[in-house]
Amino acid sequence: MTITIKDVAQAAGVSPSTVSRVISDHPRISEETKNRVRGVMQELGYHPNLQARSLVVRSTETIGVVMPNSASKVLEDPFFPEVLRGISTKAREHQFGIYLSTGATEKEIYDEVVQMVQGRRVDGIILLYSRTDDKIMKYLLEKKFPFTVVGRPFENAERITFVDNDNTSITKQVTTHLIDLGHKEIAFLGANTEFVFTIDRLKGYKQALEEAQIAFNEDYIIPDAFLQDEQLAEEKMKQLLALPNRPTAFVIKDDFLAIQFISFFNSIGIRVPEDISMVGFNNITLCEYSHPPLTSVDIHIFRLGLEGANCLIEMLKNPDTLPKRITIPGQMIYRKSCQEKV
Amino acid sequence: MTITIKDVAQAAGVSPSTVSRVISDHPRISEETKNRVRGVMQELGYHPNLQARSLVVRSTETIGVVMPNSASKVLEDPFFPEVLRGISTKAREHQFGIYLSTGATEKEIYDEVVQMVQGRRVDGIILLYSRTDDKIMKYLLEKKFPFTVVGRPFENAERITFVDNDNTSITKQVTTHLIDLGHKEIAFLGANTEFVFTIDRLKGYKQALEEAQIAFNEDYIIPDAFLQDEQLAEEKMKQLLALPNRPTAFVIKDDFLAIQFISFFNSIGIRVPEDISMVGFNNITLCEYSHPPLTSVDIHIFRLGLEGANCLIEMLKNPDTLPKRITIPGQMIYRKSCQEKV
DNA sequence: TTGAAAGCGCTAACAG
DNA sequence: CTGTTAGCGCTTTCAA
Repeated sequence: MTITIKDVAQAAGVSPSTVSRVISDHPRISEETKNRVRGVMQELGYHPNLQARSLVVRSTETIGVVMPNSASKVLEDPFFPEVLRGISTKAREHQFGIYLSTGATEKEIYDEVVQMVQGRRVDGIILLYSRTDDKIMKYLLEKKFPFTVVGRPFENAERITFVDNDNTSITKQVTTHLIDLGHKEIAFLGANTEFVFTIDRLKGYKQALEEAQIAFNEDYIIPDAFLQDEQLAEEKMKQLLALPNRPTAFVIKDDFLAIQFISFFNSIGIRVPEDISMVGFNNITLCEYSHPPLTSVDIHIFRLGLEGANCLIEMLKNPDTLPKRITIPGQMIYRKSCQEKV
Repeated sequence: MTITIKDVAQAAGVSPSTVSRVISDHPRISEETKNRVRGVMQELGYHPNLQARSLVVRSTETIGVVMPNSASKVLEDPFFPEVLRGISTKAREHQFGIYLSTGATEKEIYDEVVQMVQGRRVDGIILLYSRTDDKIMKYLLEKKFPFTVVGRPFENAERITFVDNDNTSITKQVTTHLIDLGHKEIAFLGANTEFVFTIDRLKGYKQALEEAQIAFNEDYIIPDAFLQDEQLAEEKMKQLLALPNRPTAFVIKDDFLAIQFISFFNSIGIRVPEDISMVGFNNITLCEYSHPPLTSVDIHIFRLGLEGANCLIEMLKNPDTLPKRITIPGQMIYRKSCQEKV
């Protein structure tokens, strides 16, 4: 039925091994045989069975991409497609395929990763997130399976190759910018002790306050959990605004959320930036089109993915590659959502 | 090094085939042996090599997902992550993995699909788009390789299983809504004769005009090509607004674009909906937060993906499944971006 | 420069 | 209920 290397061999009057050598363009096969065999392959419509090949050469030429949670609304944030675009670009360049995790819960994802690894579905893995207590990372480390992470590993960073933004310093910069504009009551929306990037950002936020000798106020820190649901978020926001020293500036986890709040503020008669200054993260296209256009941090998501894939492929091609950290600089993009405190 | 079925067999004092049977929970193996073998597997940390398994059973339990163009900005539109979320959900339910295309050009994608198919990387394919002259679809059809498409195939629809919105009728409804509000000069932004969904929508648009006995005006149809670039888009828009009978209502390819235009209009002093009514497609979360909130069509992207995967898996499990069409109804979500023509 | 043979890790008749 | 045997389609020594 399906045509194999044997059929080609027979039709070309050579042995299967010769055909195999032609496929890999082995130097010690005469041009003549090569041409003949290639002709036959063409004629018969032969295409190698990569499965079988993988089994013997022990490599699949595919990389596994693990998302935090494929089933959640999280994916509405363009972070994911954009980072995937970066990964794709680099993978394609090296003829690697992409195998995607589908798990919804941490347990599911873990099981999937084990399948990818032990089932030899992939040669290496890219983790698209980093949490504080990550079993998957530990498993991969223990198995000595090649992987890179987009984000900063909470533990064992010296043994892991990862690509990350300078989340702490960029958030410090953002916060300082707000402080320089005269703001002292600065809220931080979307704190989450589970994900490392948030921890880093919160640290930068605190550093900026400290340097400016502004007291840290726990009330100004709004956990992510309160912001998932629209109702809850608006409720929480009202509480925040009802505070005696209500914040006049917001540092917000991502642009998506920021844009939602801008709209909410518009609807309840609070003006941005006159009453409240805001800055988001990710610099999505829509920042430019919000009302007012949103000041944001470009974290170069595409490059994050590109470099993540690049490092992994490097490791795959040369197993001796040492762990390293690549830092993609973030960049504030000034638009119209911040102004001096009046 | 890596532990195989043989090692387990030896350690458990049974034959490899018995171990294999235990893995697949074969009914004719005694509970006792099963338990013993399982114990050994646990102990040794055995995990089956799916690669080898695939080779003999001729199935990979993975589905290939083909995107129009992984490298383009297209992906900023949340369509892609959302449809993928639907696919993931169904795939996971049936323990299928996902293999993603990475190609940037049509040729690259074609080659990749051939690799997936002939290289036995996947059991079936989901096409996330449908274009008028699609070589990939033809190839798949010719190879009799299982696939489904999200969208309506331009040709051979009777031989293909696909899941689609009722793009024609929903766009007719949208347009009629605008007509009912008194609009006669209605523009259609984002026409593209390459993609079938746009063709269908344009058809619905025309039907509505015809029924209302409004003459079709070519000037009101703006091809997608003009809208990719921001500069170009705004240029084109100005031309459109400079027309003697300038349009008072817009039907817009997707919400993303619509939100951009709302912002543009705000910036040049055109009011939505007072001066211009707009309706978009996809009903992304941000519709609610645009200014004004955008009337849109919910095309149920998640379900599109879910059903696409469902049909494919069905075909995979039962090869005799006949081709069918599944229609996911679209739904207008009325917000504040349309009003009666004054 | 090429062929023969062994084997990657697993499954599936066919026996027993 | 379980073992033996023969492959799946390919690569890779080892010989020639």
